[in-house]
Amino acid sequence: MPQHERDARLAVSTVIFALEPGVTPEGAERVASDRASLWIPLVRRLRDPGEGRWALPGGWLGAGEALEAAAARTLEETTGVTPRFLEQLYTFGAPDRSPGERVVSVVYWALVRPEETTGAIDDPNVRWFDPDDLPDLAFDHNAIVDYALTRLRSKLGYAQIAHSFLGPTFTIAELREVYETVLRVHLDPANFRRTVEASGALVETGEVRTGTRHRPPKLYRPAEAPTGDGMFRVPIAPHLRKSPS
Amino acid sequence: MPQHERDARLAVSTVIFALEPGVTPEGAERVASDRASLWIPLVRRLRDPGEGRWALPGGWLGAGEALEAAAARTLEETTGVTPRFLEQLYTFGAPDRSPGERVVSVVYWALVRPEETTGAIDDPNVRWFDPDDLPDLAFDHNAIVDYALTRLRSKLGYAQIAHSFLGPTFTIAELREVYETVLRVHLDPANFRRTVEASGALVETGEVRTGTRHRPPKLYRPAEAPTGDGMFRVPIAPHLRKSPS
DNA sequence: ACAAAAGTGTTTTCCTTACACCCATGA
DNA sequence: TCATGGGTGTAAGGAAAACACTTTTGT
Repeated sequence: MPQHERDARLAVSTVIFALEPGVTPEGAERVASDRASLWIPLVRRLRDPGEGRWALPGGWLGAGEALEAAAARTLEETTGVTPRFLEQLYTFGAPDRSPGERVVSVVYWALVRPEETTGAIDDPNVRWFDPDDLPDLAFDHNAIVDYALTRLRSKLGYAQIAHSFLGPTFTIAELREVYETVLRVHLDPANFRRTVEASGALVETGEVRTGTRHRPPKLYRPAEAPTGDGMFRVPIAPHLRKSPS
Repeated sequence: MPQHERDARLAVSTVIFALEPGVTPEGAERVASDRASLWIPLVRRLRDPGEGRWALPGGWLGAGEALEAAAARTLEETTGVTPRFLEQLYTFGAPDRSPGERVVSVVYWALVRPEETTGAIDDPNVRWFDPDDLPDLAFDHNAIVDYALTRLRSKLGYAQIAHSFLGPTFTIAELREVYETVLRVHLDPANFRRTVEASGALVETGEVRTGTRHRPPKLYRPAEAPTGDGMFRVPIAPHLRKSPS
């Protein structure tokens, strides 16, 4: 039986996903495009292991602090982001994942909408990256982002989380754009509308969005999730059962 | 910003699921039935917090020990069980979940077949329970088992894990019994066969099981999982998309 | 021969998909 | 009035469910 004097130190990190609607965030690595795209903010490490490398925002677990609270706190401190969706992703604890001291990281993932990211955006030590095209990150953070991305794309198919990328009300076309951007697929607008309407995930607000140069689309808001909190499979958009190309 | 001198101690626990084919295990709480049923082994706490209560098998994380290795080790030490399926479930870290010292538990879940449980079965401090009918367990372990049970029932629907309850080769009826027992549903044998055959999850061995008092059924073995390791949704048994009654 | 479960065939029903078409607004 | 995306209608294709039926063994 192995000894267990001083097991490991507990850290909390978060993978933040944001959707920029056709604009490239400030300080980004890629050139701008007119299509919406997924971005994640990373922070530059200023200290000891992996100094100068980009890493997930995070920090040490405070004494008496809940795990999710620690994720929310370190998130706010390092990036200024306040997520509307924050969920535990996985706990990474390979013995050699951090040089020197042993660190076990409870990793969370978050979905935010662009308005929530107005905080430390112009901090030179915070930069937004395309999650499908990352540099070499500190520790095992490349693998963590890959895993989070897989989970995001998978969970989008059976849980009502897409609206976390959007404001309190949104059009069905905006919701569809979330799916199309994250999953990198094209969805039939007519069928998407019917599927999502039939799912009961949306409620009509009775208002419409004006200012477009075409017919004003209806505005919806997410329905309160009655049964379970994302643990049962409730197909939302069957379209994406096709493997992401 | 909260302080973080001595954050928390790291423990690893495991929820073990076993399927008893129509027999009640030794030292069980319920009376025997002729139907197969789900069982989980719990250990009696001999020390300080929650002494005398039943709890999940587990222990402290060893220095330099991988998380999954710690789960496998503590499992073997406390119950003698060697699982063929072992996967991280969730990390529980509410500040008050353990009286006295703060403990963060990385919880794993395991699927075993009955033959693998021959170990410490007759230890009076190890007892098998019906996961749907548990006594008051130590710490937050009731909630943990509930969560694991939900995950088991959910994951059975989209990942090839059911065969972990069975031996290296098995009949389609045996596989169906796994689904029926865990999900508490009845499945049409004809349709189940076709669905599972079409999924590519099974490979014919060419042999049959003899000794039954009817037509000898073909034996199958699980196909090697080529794409992904359970992270993408691959519908195996559409039947169970119905909510478990 | 009979019981019992394995395994196959076939019809019905429902959901997904594809795509034609109409609607409402700004320019 | 035209371009554009919002929104509706509908028929074709395919998969799941229900269930009748045939096969193969042990007793």
